[in-house]
Amino acid sequence: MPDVIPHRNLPLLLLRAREDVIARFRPILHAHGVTEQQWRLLRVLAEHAPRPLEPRELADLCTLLSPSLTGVLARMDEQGLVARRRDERDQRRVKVSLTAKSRALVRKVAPLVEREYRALEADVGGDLVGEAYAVVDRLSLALRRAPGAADGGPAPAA
Amino acid sequence: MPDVIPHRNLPLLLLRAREDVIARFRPILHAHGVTEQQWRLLRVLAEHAPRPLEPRELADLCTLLSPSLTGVLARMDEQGLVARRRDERDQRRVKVSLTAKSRALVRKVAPLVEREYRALEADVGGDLVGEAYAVVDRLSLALRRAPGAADGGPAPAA
DNA sequence: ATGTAATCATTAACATGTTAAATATTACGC
DNA sequence: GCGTAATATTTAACATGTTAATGATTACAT
Repeated sequence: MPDVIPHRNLPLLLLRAREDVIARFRPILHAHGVTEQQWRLLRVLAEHAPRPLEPRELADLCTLLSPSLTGVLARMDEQGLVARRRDERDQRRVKVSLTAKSRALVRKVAPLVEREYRALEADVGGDLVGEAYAVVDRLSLALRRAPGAADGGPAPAA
Repeated sequence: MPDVIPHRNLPLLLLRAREDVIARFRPILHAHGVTEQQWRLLRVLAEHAPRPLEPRELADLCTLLSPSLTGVLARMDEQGLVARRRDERDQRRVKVSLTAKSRALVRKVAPLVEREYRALEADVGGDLVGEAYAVVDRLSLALRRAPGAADGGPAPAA
């Protein structure tokens, strides 16, 4: 039964584009023993350093659900890639920060990622990349303001 | 250490946009007991019916790795949502097709998805959605033709 | 001060993502 | 025809995604 659904599958197309992009960076991360999610965290932590971030903030900034984050941070903690300590004033909260080891890792990997990124731009054209930024920004913004949308987090309506 | 990475995180932005879009459809699928991946498969199978598809084709069309597909299909098979049978001529291959049950499910859910899709377009503007299609299409196409890219599948270079 | 609601992080249970290796079957060259 | 490479799928092991529920802590109204 063809034609049951007239429109194209937008989530799938976004997923595919993301997969095509990340595929170029995966070998770099893999070669240095970090997963894609771990690199997302390292990158965000580095951008905000020296201020430590809380799991809540990390989840928002990395589009990563809290339960996933718990596991990722635990594994990174074991590997000495992050330091976790509870907030003094509010014992519910946790402060996550980079370590000497992960700072060194970021300094080593970041240039390689940056180089690949420039290669990507050269291959597909900087204009297209710029348009991609603009479109996804507008799309996310519009959806988060839309009536049918949930509050703010990745948590679905119900 | 800010400014370690000059460019924005494109994979993350695509992931976020996808999450914002899928969030509007998740409640519909969830209410009918199907996961997002299951719906992707049902939709693709319905679009190609009555021709059965092989796992390989499904993986490509749904941007879903073979090992994941094996599990998803097994669970759907148990629920009577797909039928699997081995190809006569080539015993390596498998043919996957919809069942009466899943055809009925698609007929019930598709209109709801379609309705939500139109609501989404109304909220964010049809133009923006059209631009999103165009950009991700061009991006995926360019990346798959690029020198640094792998063959065709989601499998990374190495 | 106390009880209750709100907040943050985690745990639990299950589904999927990811890589490497195994399995079974077919295609091909000699 | 036989051995070997190629193909299609699955299994295995581990990491993450997803939803609901739990545990611990703080905020707030009374």
